[in-house]
Amino acid sequence: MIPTLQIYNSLSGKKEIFEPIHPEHVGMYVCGPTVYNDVHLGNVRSFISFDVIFRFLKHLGYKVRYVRNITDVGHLQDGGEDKISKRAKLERLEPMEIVQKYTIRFHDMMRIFNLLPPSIEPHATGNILEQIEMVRDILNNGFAYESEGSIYFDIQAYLKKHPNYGHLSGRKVDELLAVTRDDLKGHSDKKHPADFAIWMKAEPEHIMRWKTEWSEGFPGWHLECSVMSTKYLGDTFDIHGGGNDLKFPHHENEIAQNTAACGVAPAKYWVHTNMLLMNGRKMSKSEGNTITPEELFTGDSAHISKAYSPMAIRFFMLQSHYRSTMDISDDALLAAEKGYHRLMDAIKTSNNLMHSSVIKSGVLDAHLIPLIEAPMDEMRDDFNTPKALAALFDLVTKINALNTGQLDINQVSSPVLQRMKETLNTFVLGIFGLKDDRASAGDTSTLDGLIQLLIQLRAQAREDKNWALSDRIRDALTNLGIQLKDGQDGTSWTFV
RNA sequence: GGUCGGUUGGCCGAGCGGCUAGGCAGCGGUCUGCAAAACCGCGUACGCCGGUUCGAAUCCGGCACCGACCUCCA
Repeated sequence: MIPTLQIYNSLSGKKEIFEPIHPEHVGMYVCGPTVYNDVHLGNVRSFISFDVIFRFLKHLGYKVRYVRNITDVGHLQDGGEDKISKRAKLERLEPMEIVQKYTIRFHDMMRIFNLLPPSIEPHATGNILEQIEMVRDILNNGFAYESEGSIYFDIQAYLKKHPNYGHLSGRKVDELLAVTRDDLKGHSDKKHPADFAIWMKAEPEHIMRWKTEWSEGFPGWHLECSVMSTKYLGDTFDIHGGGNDLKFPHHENEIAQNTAACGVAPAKYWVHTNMLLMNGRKMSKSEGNTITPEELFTGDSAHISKAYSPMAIRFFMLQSHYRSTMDISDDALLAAEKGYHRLMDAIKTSNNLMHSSVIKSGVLDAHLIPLIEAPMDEMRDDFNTPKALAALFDLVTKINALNTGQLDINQVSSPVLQRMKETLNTFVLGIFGLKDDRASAGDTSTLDGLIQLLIQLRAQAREDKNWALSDRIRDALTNLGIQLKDGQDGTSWTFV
């Protein structure tokens, strides 16, 4: 029996009990990157949020098919130019070289932040035939028209049958028209300003083009997600995700396209992540208020005082809820980094906690069991990572107290001790996808041997009250980023 | 301009009618050769003005500021 889960559905504007279309299976589609440039840090936050959702759904016992696309054609910008074509000209490369370059860099970044790969990662250019089919379906059903070789979605025709267009983004078409009215100039071949292209006739110089009965051209951006989601997940599937800036027009138009083509809306639950700010303001290249993942890793930016590891950044992001805006700053990262280290140290500590013999019951059990169950309950409430994290830190305090003997480990039963360890490991490593990245350089076992030797030499010096030597060893190690911790039963060490 | 969301202590960030969020920083203590770590304890909050309520950070109204979307964006 899979535990219940509540998900905030953008479609209804409230939390709903999650009921998958096919019991024990979940189909999830998330809009992936347009590979014309490096991933934006805000993009990373969004993908991390969905990575945690993916991991948690699997942890609950669902069989999850997670589809995240690569947009490698059709994403237009102001003036109707294809982003990838434009970048190709700029870098003097073929469009597909641009696609390859930035797809690889995107994958590298996902790996660095320890994201699981999606189950399927389709490319828009790999699904052109299906997109052409969907254009035909929409045309045949009377919700699109041809104009000068391009095919436009006919909002007015659609509205007559489906007056709920705009529901997801809370928009009324009348309002849309008021704004888009003066935007007519660039697209005089449209019947109506709110109409959008599902097939674009290619300009002669446009290299990415496919032959159809209407023109040589390429598919519209909204169309590819409509096609790839339903091709791999079925006409209706469970969860559709993306950044909340995609609600309109992208997701709204996806719903319209799928409904126009096959009569049903694609997704049951729509999940939208919120934006990442920096120093309280939106990240903006033009205002110099921006930072890239690479700059965070190297510390090479005026906005930060030092380098931060990918896992410290991932931890930082999990401290806020995915539906809230999050403000990144040096102070906030500094604090997050320390909290992250404390958490990782506690995992190591917990794994070393042992009973000398099996203990059947303990007086601390009743106090500890609610702490063990809390992270699960918080995650089941719309993936509340900050509250789950807070619950895990309650557990960390207990683990540390047991370790130093301030709480008596013999007052905890063996099964409860085991559950404490499992909870910490499962949530931090398995669901939050964190790992200890401090020991990444070199062979840890050799290093540990060396440090143990120094610890022994220092212990001898301390016994001889040779404080000068013992402090020299400790300070030298500190300078190398290795911290010694003198406890009651000997000295241990961690990376700082 | 229109639509929607936000404003929580030194910083980040949960909570969203009565119940300690958490992390980091600060203060006091225990431990220690000293320090660090760890543990225990402490403090400083809910943008402003009204209203509803026995009770409001949480609900309602107004104002101010910030942000998102409306155009490419996660």
